[in-house]
Parts: sequence; structure tokens; C-alpha cells
Amino acid sequence: MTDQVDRIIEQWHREKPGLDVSPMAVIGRLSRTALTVESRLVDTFVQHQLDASSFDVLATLLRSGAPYRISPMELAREAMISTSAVAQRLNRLESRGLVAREPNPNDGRGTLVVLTDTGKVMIEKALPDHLETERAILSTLSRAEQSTLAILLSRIENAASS
Amino acid sequence: MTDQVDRIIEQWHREKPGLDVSPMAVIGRLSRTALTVESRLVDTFVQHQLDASSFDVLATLLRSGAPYRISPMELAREAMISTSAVAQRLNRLESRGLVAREPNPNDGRGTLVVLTDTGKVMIEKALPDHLETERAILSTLSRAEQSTLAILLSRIENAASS
DNA sequence: ATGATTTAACTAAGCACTTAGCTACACTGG
DNA sequence: CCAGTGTAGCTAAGTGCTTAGTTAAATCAT
Repeated sequence: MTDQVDRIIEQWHREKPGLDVSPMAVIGRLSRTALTVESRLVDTFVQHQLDASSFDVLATLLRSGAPYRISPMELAREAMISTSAVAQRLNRLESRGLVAREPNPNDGRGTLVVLTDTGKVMIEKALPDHLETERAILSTLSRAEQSTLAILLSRIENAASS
Repeated sequence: MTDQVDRIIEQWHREKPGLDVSPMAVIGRLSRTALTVESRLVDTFVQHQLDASSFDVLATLLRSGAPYRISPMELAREAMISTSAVAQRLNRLESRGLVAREPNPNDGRGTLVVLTDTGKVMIEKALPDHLETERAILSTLSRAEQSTLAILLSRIENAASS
């Protein structure tokens, strides 16, 4: 089973025979696999009138538990995006009535983002379908392989961030 | 070693005890790891006055071998982006003199993108540093683990694309 | 042959992110 | 106290992608 990354590595061997391009076999696949998987997940989001970033915000609020209130800062950390991007996501979600902004009673600068009832219904409908899509993609791996993959990925992430 | 994804899964267990969220352990880490790794790679590109997308185009041309000429269509396929995005990347690279466009002698509609001498020097300087960065990130894994990871990723990509 | 369809490459417009810069509030040291 | 510094959240401007639409050439069907 030869894939696109295999072909890329063959090309490098032909053009730069001395160069060890083996890291590309891992990191090239990492990027491409993430892209492919994400594009597959979007289909499920779209069926629920969501996109990946909206799903992300609503799911973060839901899993935070009642009373489903967190700060924009916290949302930015969880989603690995800027607080500015969060503000823009919230503008979109707020205009659809899926979240609301409230002043933070403990900090006059702060805001708390609340999941509305509409938003909660929406994310609770989408979540099981999303998990089903993820399960379908992963069904190609055994439980043990899935857990190996998770461990290897977390070691890489750790190495890349430090 | 508990990371962000571990914490997310704990939250889900608390909020939705019945739900099997184990797929998130894999797919959540996949996205986050890819993001983290890519942001690390950018540092090396910047040191060579490049960004990820420019590096991608120049590297694709280089590994295609002499005479370093390929079509925009081919570039789009390799980079997993639209031909429109390729046209815009080429506008930027052409204005910097790193690639040039030539008419395709075999197809009046077509264009061939050529790596200029300047572009070739640039990518050949950046490439070893880029590989060194990738190697540094991967040094946390043994050879065997790297190869396991590559195989598991390619199986996932295959499952997600079909 | 030639009209209809497909393909390659591009520009234009829209979208979601980034960084930079703003305002308002919180905290801290003298 | 309160002046100076730091922090939270926002808008504005810039970037690089997407989709939609354009042009011109190739291919295909009769």
C-alpha cells in the first residue's frame, strides 16, 4: 500500500540521494492525516448547521458542566486560538442565539460566555453523531492500536511544544 | 503525564458519564499535535524568509527533479489545496523571483511553474534545517516507534478519505 | 467539421484566522 | 491613595484560504 507520502519520499531519494528524509514520513503524514480527518468531520457538523469552530465552542461550554459559563480567555486556551478569534466566533454564535455574553461578576473587565438552551440542545444533538463519525474513522484500528497512537501523538506534541 | 486532552476527557466523563468519548483521545490529539508541530516548523521557515506554504511549493518543485517544472494542477494535488490557492501562492512567489510561469508547450490552456535559480538556492538552504527541526521533534521516539506512528497514521488517513 | 462539454488557470468576493492597537478595569509599589 | 503596569475583551486591518465566476483552449459526439 503506497500512498502520497511514500511517493514524496521516493522523489526525494531520487533527487537528493544522500539526504535522510525519514522524518517526513511521520510529520508529513501527521499534517495530511489531520487535514483529511478534519475535512471528514466537517460533514457531520454541517448536518447539524454547525462548522468545526462553532462545534468546538459549544462543546467546550457543554463539557464544562452546569452552569455552562466560561470566559473568552479560557475558550481561547482550549481551542488554541487567539482571544480575538474567540471574540469573532462569539459574535457569530451570539447572533444565532446559541451563546450569550454576561458580565463577569468577579472581574469588571471580564465576560462570561453562557450556553443558551437553544445552544445546549444543538450541541447535545450533534455530539453523538460526531462521536460516531470519529468511531467510524478509528474502527480501522484495534483498541490497542488506538491507545498506542494516542500515546505516541502526545509524546510528539510534548516534544514539539517544549 | 496528564495533558490537555486528558483533562477534556475527564470533563466529558463528569458531564456525560454514559458517553464513550474515547475516540476523542485519538482524534483530538491528532488535531492538536498537528497544530503544535506546524507552529514549531514555522520558526525554521521564517529563519529562511519563507512560510509554510511557500516552502511547500518550492520543495515540491525541487523534489520533482530537473528541469524543476510542474503544472499548477499538480501543485494543488500535492498540497491538498484548491488551484485558486495555488495561483495566489504563485503570485507571491513569482513577485519575489523564486518561481516563474511558462506556457505549457503541450497544452495551450496550461502553465508550467519553474523553480528559478534563486528559488532553488533558497529551498536547498532551508531544507536541511527543516529536516533537522523535524528530527529534533521526533527524537523523542525510537525508530521503531516512528515507523509504527507512520503506519497507524496512514491507516487512519486511508479510513478517513474513503 | 463544428457545437457542446470539459478542463486549466486565473481573478473576485467572502470567510476565519492573525497581529496590532484600543478601552476599561485590576493589581502593585511607593 | 494613586501612578504605573498588567490583563480581558474588543475592533480594525491584513493574510491566505475557499467558492463562484471568467476566459480560453482541448476534447468529444455527431
